[in-house]
Amino acid sequence: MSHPGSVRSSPDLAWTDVRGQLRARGLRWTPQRRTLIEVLSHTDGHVTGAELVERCRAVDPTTIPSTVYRTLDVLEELGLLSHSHAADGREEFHVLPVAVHGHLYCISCATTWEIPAEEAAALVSSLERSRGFAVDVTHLSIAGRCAVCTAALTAD
Amino acid sequence: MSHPGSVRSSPDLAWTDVRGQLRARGLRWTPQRRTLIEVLSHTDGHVTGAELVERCRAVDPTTIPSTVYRTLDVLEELGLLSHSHAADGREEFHVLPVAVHGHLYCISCATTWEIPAEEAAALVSSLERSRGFAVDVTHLSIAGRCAVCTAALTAD
DNA sequence: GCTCATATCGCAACTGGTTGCAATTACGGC
DNA sequence: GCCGTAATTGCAACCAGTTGCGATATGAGC
Repeated sequence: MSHPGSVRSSPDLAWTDVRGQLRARGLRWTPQRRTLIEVLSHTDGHVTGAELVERCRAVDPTTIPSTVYRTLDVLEELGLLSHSHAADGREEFHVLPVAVHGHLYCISCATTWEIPAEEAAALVSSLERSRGFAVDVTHLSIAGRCAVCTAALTAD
Repeated sequence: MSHPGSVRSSPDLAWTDVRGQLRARGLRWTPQRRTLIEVLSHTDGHVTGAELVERCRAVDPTTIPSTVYRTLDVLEELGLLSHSHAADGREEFHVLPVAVHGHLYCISCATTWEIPAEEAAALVSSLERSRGFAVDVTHLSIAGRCAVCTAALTAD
């Protein structure tokens, strides 16, 4: 977030050689993928799938949703982004590399917070210990009621 | 699971007075709701919304999806069931009263497990302490890789 | 048992996302 | 620079679920 505006002017970090990463796996560099990368490189934080489709359409009006979603799958496989589901089950994409994190959703005021990996460590390690289950923290979404809403509830 | 078949013959527990609970809130008892209660009372564990719609249609072919989903919302408000989202974001309903629990999904083999509330306690209490956030355990879904799949991965 | 307010229903359109398939096109080899 | 093949696209149909609204019907009051 170095610029105040919502769009940054220069492509970022990993986005510089997506083409190479694709080619290395025998995958292809297409105008449609270029459009999505363009959009993603100017995106901070979280976006829903639908939002990405819309932003792609702003760049190229001929954008087709299924192509965007399929490309998102590919990019996720390459490790360039990850997705989780908001409290209502809708997809939410996270552009990487950012610190690995999960999410907290307040069912009352709909605010969301990020949970840094170390804050989820208690959960992660206890499931690891008891079940050998390796939690995917980036996909972790926790719903509940935030402190403010809980207070408001008991105050009434 | 007292019977080998998938359908139990007698209505269960809380389902005996749904009508009363509805009426107490000024809500109504309709044939469509009767159908859904009928289906739910013969259901153990987890079901997706689509599955419930289909089962209702088996009882009454005129069943309309939106009616089912709206009734599910009502029943959830009454505390008779809860829902969470599977790893793919689809709805999953849990018939109550059962022990409060969350879910674990293996992204590799798609197996799911229940997490009893006490196993999530570490997470719940740490978020409670650090943020005053009251976790909704029934809505909790955790994705990751199970012990078996993790082992298989490292074995190769 | 009739009436009336309003909860609920049925329907149709829509949202977000997925899938199968035929047509297109990127790109490695020549 | 052309060729062939396999990845990718566009399209259209579909799945799961939601929403707005006019029509219907529950059930409380009389």
